Amino acid sequence: MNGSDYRLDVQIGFVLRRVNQRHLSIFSKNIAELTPRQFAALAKLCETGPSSQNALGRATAMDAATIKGVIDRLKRANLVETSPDPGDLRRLFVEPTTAGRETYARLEPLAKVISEETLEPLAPAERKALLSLLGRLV
Amino acid sequence: MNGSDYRLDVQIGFVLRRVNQRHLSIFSKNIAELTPRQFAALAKLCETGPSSQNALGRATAMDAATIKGVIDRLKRANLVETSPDPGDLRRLFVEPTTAGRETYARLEPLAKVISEETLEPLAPAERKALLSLLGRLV
DNA sequence: TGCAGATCGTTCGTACACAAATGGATTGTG
DNA sequence: CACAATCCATTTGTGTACGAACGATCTGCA
Repeated sequence: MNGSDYRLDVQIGFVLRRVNQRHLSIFSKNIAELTPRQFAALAKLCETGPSSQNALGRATAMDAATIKGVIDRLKRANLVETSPDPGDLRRLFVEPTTAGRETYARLEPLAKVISEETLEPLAPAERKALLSLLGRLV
Repeated sequence: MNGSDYRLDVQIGFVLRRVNQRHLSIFSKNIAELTPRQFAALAKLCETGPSSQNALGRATAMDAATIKGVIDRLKRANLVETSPDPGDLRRLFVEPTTAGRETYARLEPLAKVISEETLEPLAPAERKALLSLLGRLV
C-alpha cells in the first residue's frame, strides 16, 4: 500500500487508443485510396444526401477546421464538389460527384469487411454487447 | 432491399472515434498541462523506470517518429531529460526529472478521475466487461 | 426596422500518427 | 573476423484533431 496502483495499460483511454490503432491498420489494408475520415464524409454524403460543409462535419463528428481539410482532399480527388448555397451565402454546398458515388458503391462492401475484421476476435453476442456499451460512452 | 444497408453511425470504427473524442475532452478538462500521449509517456517512465526512447515508444504504443515529438515536448517542459546511452551508442536514454516525478505524482489521481468519468455512464460490471472486450481487440 | 447574437467558412498554431528514407551502431552467423 | 541483417534515432511529407480568432452573413426580437 504505497499509494500508487495506477497502471496505464488498463486505463480506458489507453486501451481505446490501441484498439483505434488496430482498426486504422485494418482499414488502410482494405481501403488504401481513402482515409477513414474521408470515407466517413463521402459515406455520409451518399447515405444522407448533400449538405453544407459544417453540417457534414457535425454528422461525421469533425469540427469545422477538420472537415474543411477532409473536403479539400476529397475535392482534389474529384470525389465531391462544392458550390455556394444560393439561399444562404455563408454556406458551402457539398455533394458527391459521379465518380464519388461510384467510389462509395465500390468501397462500401470493403467497409463492411473492415468492421467485420475489426470485431473478428469477438463472438456475435459479444460484438453487440461491445457496440452497445460503446454507444453509451459517446 | 436496394442493396445498401451500411450505416456509418453504428460501425465500430466510427463509434470508437467518437468515444475517443469524448475521452479526450474529459482528459483535457481535468489535465490541461499535458496531452494524453505526453502523460502516457511520463507515466510509463515513472511506473517502469527509465528506458531508451524507442522502447518507451513501444511501451506506450507510439512509433519512433511520434515518440520523438512527445519526448521533445516533455523535455521542453522540463519533465524528462535525455542522455546518450554509454552501453549502446544508438540509444537515447530517457528519464524523468525531479519536476517530472512530482508532476506525475500530482497528476496520477486526476488520471484516475478521468478514467472514472469516462466510464461513468456504465455500471461496475459493465465497465469490466467493456475493458475486457476492448482488450481482446488490441 | 435595426441591431445583438448566432452561424458559416477560413486561417493559424500546436500536437499526434504513420510511412518511408537515411545514416550510424550493433549483433548473429558463418 | 567480417558482414549482412537488424536496430536506433532522425527527418520529411501527408493527414487528422481541435482551440482560437476572424470577417461575412443571417436571424430573432425589441
